[in-house]
Amino acid sequence: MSGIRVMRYVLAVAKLGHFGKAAEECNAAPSTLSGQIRRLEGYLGTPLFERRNGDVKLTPFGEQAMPMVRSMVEAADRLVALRRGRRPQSMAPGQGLSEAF
Amino acid sequence: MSGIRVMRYVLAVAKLGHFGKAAEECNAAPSTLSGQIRRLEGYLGTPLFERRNGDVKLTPFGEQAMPMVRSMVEAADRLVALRRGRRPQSMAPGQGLSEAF
DNA sequence: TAAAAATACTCCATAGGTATTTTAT
DNA sequence: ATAAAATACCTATGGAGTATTTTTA
Repeated sequence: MSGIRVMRYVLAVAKLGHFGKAAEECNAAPSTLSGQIRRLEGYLGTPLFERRNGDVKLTPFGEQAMPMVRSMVEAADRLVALRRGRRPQSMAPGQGLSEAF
Repeated sequence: MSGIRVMRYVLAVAKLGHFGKAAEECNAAPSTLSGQIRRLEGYLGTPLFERRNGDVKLTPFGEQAMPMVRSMVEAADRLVALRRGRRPQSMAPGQGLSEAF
């Protein structure tokens, strides 16, 4: 169900405290982050963020979850770093090496 | 794009050396594992497994990838372990706690 | 030839986008 | 009133299944 990409969204929102700015950093629409993170929160049964219109911060539960979120993203990045046979110039701008995740 | 579930498929195939048995352990069809793992190998640009009809084993590249695959699955499991407000009896049999991943 | 994996085809769920509404400052 | 997030709605892609074909021991 849940992919790695939503974990990147969570990291970005936690870092920037703002869905719009996080969406920009992730090259996605704010509604995408909103929807995906809400879905994840649904799976987890508890919100990761407190939303106070322009002041978004992690809940205590969100703080608890962050180490795992980071681990997943870091492991995915390390896996992507192993890739072969991909020419960098064939990638879409801003996509880096992570289109698979 | 790529979810965590395919990482579980990779672990199962690596452990059991057999797509059919791995599929059984994952409660999925062999064709699902075959398709998903092939897609992942496509992303990575290199095969993870040598298929020799009933003797499936990791390639050297697959061996390299395994630590990351394990990290992702373990981190996902730790995240799932934080979940609240889910009644165990509402889960499908054999699904454990991981229907989100 | 027989077991196993790959492929073809299909269906449905989910990721993602645009436009709109709601909320809180 | 305004900026931000949530929601509604739609489309496209990917995950998963059944049935079939290919492969190889």
